[in-house]
Amino acid sequence: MRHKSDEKYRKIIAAATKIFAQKGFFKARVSEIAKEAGIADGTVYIYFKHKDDILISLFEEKMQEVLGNMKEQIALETDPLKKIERFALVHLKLIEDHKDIAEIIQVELRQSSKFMKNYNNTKFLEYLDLISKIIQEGKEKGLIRDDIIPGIAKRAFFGALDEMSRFWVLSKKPKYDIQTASRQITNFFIHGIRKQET
Amino acid sequence: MRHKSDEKYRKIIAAATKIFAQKGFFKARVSEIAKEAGIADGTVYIYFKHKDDILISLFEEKMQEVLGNMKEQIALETDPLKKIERFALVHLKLIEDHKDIAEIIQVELRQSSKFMKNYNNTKFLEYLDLISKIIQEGKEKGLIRDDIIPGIAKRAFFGALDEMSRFWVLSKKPKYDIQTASRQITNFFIHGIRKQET
DNA sequence: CTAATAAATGAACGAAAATTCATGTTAGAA
DNA sequence: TTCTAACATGAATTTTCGTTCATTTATTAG
Repeated sequence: MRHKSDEKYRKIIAAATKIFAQKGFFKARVSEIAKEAGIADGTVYIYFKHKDDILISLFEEKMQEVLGNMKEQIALETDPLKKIERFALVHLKLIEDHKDIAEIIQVELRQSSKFMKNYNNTKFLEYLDLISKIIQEGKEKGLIRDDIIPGIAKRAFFGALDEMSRFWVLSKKPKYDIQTASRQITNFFIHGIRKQET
Repeated sequence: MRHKSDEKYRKIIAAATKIFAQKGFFKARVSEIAKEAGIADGTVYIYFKHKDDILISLFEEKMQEVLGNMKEQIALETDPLKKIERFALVHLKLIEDHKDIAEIIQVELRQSSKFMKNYNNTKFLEYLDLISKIIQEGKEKGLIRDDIIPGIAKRAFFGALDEMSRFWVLSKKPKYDIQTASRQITNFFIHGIRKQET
């Protein structure tokens, strides 16, 4: 490429993130995204095949980032129970720092199955599997009860965090801070799955 | 009303439930709903002001039903911990028996804030509060730890159940049955919040 | 049976957006 | 400097529905 720099591509993704978060995919207008990105409507179609393509790319990019970040953070801990604790904290922190990403993940995660029949959300599944791997590890080390099913536990844990963030995304003045929420959720999740009770 | 029977209204709601669940609100066509209901396009507008109105009415009706049913079921138990257990079971059973309702709640719950600025989802909040009331009751009876915050716990618990049902709604061949999922989730939730550990 | 009213119809309308494309602009090669 | 391919533009085109409304059909009262 001579130009067709990454720059415009990035700008469009950034603009779309903002607009999608603000109005949701269907109510977002391509022209509005273009305007936000400071380019002409037609330019969008040089970088993306169609509107859907913007969302898919955006989602892919963000999840990549989130996933990579989470992996790094988890690797800092050795104790599986500590890893779980950190997962919660990092996840909720992400939500707090990037409400726009959170909103898109929240909504689009639920919709993707409907408007993109054959979009297999690999990245998200990988994210979820970080949790089940930790649980598996904990079981092997004898820290987590044998009867805990990782496939269910990962969903329960993620679901708890996700519902909490939905609440944040929707309310302007969050009632609870991350630390508190994160601690509570981790706390009863860990109490619920671990072997020895205090 | 002379005629303008409830019948057509019901038919439209039923049709919309099916179509919305299938394609999501935005991709659903009014003409398609009409066709599914076996009536003319225009007839829809005799019973509903506009497309949004169909969704809101539908949501309201379904939540009413779900809420009423849940209240009844919970009332059958006296022990707060048992109530929690039953909540999980009833909720997941509902999802299993009415996938279409589940799909609509799943998606629309997340979207409502975006496409209906001033639609206060009272019914849903009431549903959530059933959980926090149980937790409160448990705390008063000394069954649940004092440091548990009902406002967070209710979301964590609901989130866990909700994420589990999302999984069901999306996958054709559920890996786990309700009983198992319900038991697991309840189990580590209860372990996580109660006072005396076994 | 007839009129009067209500309900239902579906073709047609029009507004809203997604996408296209003829034209203009730019950046680098020669 | 000139040439040209890649890029960018945004007005025009096309498509896609939600919604309307003139007309037809059904219902009930007198």
